[in-house]
Amino acid sequence: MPPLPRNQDVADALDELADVSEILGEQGFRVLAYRRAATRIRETGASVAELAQQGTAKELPGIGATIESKIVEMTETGSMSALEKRRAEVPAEVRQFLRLPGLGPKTAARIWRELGVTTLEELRVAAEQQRVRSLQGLGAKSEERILEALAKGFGPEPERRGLLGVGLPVVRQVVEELRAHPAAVQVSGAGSVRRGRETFRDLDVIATATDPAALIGHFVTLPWVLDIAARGDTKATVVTKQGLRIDLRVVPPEDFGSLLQHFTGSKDHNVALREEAQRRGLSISEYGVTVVETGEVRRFADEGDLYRFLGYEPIPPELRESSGELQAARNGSLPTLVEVGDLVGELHCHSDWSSDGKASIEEMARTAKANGYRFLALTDHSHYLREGRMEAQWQEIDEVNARVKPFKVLRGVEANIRADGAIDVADELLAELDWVVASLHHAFDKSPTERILAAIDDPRVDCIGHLTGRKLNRRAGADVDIEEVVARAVETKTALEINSQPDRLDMRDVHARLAGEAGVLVPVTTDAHSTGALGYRELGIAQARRAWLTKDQVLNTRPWREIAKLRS
DNA sequence: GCCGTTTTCGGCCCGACTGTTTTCAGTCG
Repeated sequence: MPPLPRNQDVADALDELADVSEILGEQGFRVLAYRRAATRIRETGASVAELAQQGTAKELPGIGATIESKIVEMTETGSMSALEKRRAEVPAEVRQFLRLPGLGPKTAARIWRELGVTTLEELRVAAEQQRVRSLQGLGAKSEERILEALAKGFGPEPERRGLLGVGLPVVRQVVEELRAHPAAVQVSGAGSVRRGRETFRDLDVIATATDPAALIGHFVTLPWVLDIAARGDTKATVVTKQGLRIDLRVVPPEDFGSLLQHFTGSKDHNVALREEAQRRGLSISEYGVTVVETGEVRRFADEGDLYRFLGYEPIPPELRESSGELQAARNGSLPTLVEVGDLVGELHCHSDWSSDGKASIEEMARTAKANGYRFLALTDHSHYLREGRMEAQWQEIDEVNARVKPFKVLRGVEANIRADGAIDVADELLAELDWVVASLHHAFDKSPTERILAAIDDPRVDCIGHLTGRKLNRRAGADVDIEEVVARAVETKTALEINSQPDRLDMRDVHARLAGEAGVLVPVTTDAHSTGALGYRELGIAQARRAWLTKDQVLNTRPWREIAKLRS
């Protein structure tokens, strides 16, 4: 039996099946169903292959008996015959045509079938020889666009997305600048950044104004604007000197709620919302809700009013991913999500005792205290604390504690999980520590699940740090069996953190949700190596909210004496 | 292919933009 396919593998197969089916001109709604199933699978924390084998994958919305059987087939044989069959019909590179901007499945199919073009190189030659324009509906502009895209080259790399930690401050700054303008009435960030998603493609800002043209004029002349990509009466797009795209939409005050809802997304959330409304004879767009029968249009200045009108509790942006939030909002069973202000302590951070640390223990402690925290577990890397240095650090911690009372610095460590699963700190030292984080730092491909389970089983380990070791845009995480790890963590009362580093945010949202539902207490930590990095907690909190976590499910919302009691 | 407080059959979000066209299909978000 082949190894169990990961959710990513299953989703990729379904997406490819959708692509080739579409090029072959199969029924659009079936293609849509494949894509929806792929998205659902990517956003599922549990192993869909396992669910399919148990016959319960079809309980996931968008997955029925047919797709479940395809997943079972892939689990048992390593491939899907429906996909293999179509792969044999569509030349491999024709699928790549879809990645060219403005080129969809219909056009790709015609280029292949009517021109006999089967590779990107042949497509380039055909466009140069002006043969593409011989197709009905395509002209010189189309050829130009194709050549331009091909010349730019698009490698196998998926597009890089910006990090939330980069986008969030930019959106805040833009919103602040626009609010300060006399023409502005209401201004808000929208889009995936408002949903707290870990990465973004572009940044969205919406506004109402007494003089929209004046506000847009101000927007496009902000000092960090490099280029104006589009500029009209109600919207503009600029590119910043950092290379970020920012969209601004300006609407009348009475439509602010509808527009904010529309541009916050997600797309899937909006589609699901509109489908439910449609069944009740309502049509939703960014301009309001139309009662289809009468043609009457309801407009909403307030986003919450829009949700309430449709029969839902207002849904926090972080939950708008079409993963159960509509049903919960209808039943009135939305969770009360954890907030930044609920955090009272730090459980993973570093000082200059680690060579990559920038601040002293006292500086870290004083900054945490100024942020409203009451304790901080100092968890410097174990390999900088060898040969008596750990004992020396404890002495400094004692001295700092005397000066920062009643704030408390705790003796901690971030231990390394060795390739054999052992923790690289001596037993007699571990016994003296208040808080032990264990993390993978190398050999990510060497039995990561087994090593993490070994660390969890070690009674002196309190928390697993950055579970998969992923670095956004740089490396995928280790292939960790999340469900097994979560189950063992529940058994042993071991914590699994959400690491707030902008390029980690590890555990990811759906895994943290799985952990929370299973009963794991999840600390939101910063892994700060400087005083400023303690501010990353807002990123981790966004991730925790996306994982549906409440204050009770986040460990470091509790005072240290309670946490100390829980570790045993 | 999925799904159901109108439906187990007959639907499937909505609007803007683009390039190509004289009314629209395809693509995108």
